[in-house]
Amino acid sequence: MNTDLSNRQLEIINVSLELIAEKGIQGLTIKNLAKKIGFSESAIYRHFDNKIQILIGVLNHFEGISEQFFKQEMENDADSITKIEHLFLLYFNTFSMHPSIVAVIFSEEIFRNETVLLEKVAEVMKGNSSKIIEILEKGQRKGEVRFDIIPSHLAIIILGSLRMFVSQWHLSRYSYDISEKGSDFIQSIKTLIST
Amino acid sequence: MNTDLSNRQLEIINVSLELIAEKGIQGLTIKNLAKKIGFSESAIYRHFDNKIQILIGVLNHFEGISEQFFKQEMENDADSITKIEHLFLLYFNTFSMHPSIVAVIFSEEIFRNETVLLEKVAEVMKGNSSKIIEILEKGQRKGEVRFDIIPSHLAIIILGSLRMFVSQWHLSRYSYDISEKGSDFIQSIKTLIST
DNA sequence: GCTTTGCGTGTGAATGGTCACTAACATGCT
DNA sequence: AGCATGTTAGTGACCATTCACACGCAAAGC
Repeated sequence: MNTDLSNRQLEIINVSLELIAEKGIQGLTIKNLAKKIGFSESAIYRHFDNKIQILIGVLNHFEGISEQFFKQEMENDADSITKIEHLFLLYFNTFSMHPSIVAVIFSEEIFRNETVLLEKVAEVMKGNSSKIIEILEKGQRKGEVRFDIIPSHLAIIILGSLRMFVSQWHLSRYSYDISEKGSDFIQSIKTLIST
Repeated sequence: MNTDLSNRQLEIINVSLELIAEKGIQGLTIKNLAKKIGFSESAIYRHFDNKIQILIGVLNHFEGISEQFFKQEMENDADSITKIEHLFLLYFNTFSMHPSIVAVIFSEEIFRNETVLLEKVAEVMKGNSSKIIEILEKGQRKGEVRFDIIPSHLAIIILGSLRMFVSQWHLSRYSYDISEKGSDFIQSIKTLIST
């Protein structure tokens, strides 16, 4: 796909992330971008064909974080339950440090008429989902994860719970520390999926 | 709150729902609204102060559906697990018949800088959540719902799973019948929360 | 009973704002 | 000489909202 980004491209993506964190997806405009970089607006177009390509860059960035996590996590020999716990911890940390990611990954509605972006989001979600399923299947084989619910359903439940937890945090206007309150919640999830 | 809407106001809200269903929240513009009703744009402003009031109307509409459901469901004497099942069924039906609702209720990100709307969404979510908690608590007392996870966590898990399930359906571009595929999923949720 | 007044509801045209994007031109490095 | 990268000044599209004006109906005044 689109590998090797130039420094300028990376800068644009980083500033995009900052902008989204500050003002939400709607705040990501070429004008704001240019202002924040200290650029003219037209200069952006020397580095990206259009705004959609920038958003794809942002999504690739998030995809990268996920992939790196799963790669690292699949290799170690922690049990499945612990891996899922790590996943929650990673997301809580990532989200509280880069709230922009929440905005991008959870806003299918905004991308509604941008097929390319919708597909990219779907792809990222599917990637995450299949990795989780893999972890769960292995966990079932080792007798750590309950057998009576198929992994694909468990994955929906896990991802959905995670997202809802973050959503509530968002709706509360970030009024509490998500990592702290999250650790209780993780215990419940563990109880739920364990044998 | 804002009770008694005029016929015209109701018409505007209904057409808004249709528009959102067709083109997403972004498709809900005064221009489209006026065109679809057969109105001039300025006529809209005879019935609503501004666009935000229309969206609040839409959210109230959804709130009404939920309230009505819970009212009816709390009164009958089905067990808690069945009530939760009914909730899923209701949502699957509502969503497949009025996809607009999904768009509105799940798009906190779009309302990001509209405090009033964010609060309204938060309110609706909180209402649903507390009703579910109520059902679960009763279920625990009657020994139908597992005791080892607190109801507030179970509610997050239930609402989150529901939402994620719908999200995936959305991302798949409504490529399957959500009610049909949903009934399997409901079984898993029941297994998960039962004693 | 007729006129007048005013209100509810509609209209077309315009306003000022934002948006993504482009064209023509400039500069400096290789 | 040519390419990468920047600039200024637009373009046209769309947006929510407002303004001055028009029509018809219903109550109030005579």
